[in-house]
Amino acid sequence: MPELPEVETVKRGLEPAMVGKRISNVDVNRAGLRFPFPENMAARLVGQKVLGLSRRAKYILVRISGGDVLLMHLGMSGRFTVHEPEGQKNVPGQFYHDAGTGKHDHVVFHMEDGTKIVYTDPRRFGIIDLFPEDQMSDYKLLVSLGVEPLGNTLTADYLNAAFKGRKMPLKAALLDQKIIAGLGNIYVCEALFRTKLSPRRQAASITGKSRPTQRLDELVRVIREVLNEAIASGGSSLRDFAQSDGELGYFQHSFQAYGREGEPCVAPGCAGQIERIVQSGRSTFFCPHCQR
DNA sequence: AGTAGAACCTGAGCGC
DNA sequence: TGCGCTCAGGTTCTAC
Repeated sequence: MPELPEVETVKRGLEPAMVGKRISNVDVNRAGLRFPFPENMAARLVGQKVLGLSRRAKYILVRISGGDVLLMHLGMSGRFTVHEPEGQKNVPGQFYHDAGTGKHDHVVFHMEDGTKIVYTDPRRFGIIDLFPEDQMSDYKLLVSLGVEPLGNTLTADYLNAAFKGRKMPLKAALLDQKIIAGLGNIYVCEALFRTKLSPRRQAASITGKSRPTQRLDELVRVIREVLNEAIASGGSSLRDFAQSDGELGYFQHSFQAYGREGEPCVAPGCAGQIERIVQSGRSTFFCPHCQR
């Protein structure tokens, strides 16, 4: 999927198109995505006003009048595009009247001002759900998520406790959404590369007895740094990701390890080469020479 | 307890 | 032009 920086970018792109406006219609073009859509989804949304958008891990949460929350997850290939009526800013190369009619355009939100917000998702691993706001703390998809990597709850002390005694590879521990919620494959690879930590070492190996090790301090700092840099450049844009207005992000040009199998390591003074290995079914890109 | 693998899907890219 | 194979940003479930 789009990872956290992409989701944050999408959220920011959707905000001006949705907040403060009423939903005038919703086209639901199939029965569901990863899960079936909730009963009467369109009926529960039509006529409601969008109060605000937020993000939790890789979920976009839309608070609407009437007390419901619309939850959206982009899966691996989900994308939102915003299409304004003729004469206004629009998606390049696409006519307004065609927006939302594509093969993989599964849900279209029509706002009262004529703006269409189209959810497109070829692989259909995405999620769109609706639940009462007062059930937020029990909601199944959010309840077991770990800390936000950009929030102040991600600290070296927290990771020290979470990783203590864990024999799983560091890569797998960082991808575990129950520990840190929102880190994905790309940014884990990049953070480990920048900290020169091997993705294969045991998670527990960078913990300290009572206080976090210096390497763990550094890792926490770098996780934030990588994510913030990616958000600042509008997220990454691989095959399936576009910003909500169709613009592309630029951070993919900054990957130092991800997708660079066989290329020389860019770490100063390192003569190594980036390798690709598979860990728990996912590709890991790293430099075995300098990442220890 | 931890981990590997499969499952959910489609499309892009490559070698032949 | 096309076939068959591998790969892809995520998450959850089952099986060892």
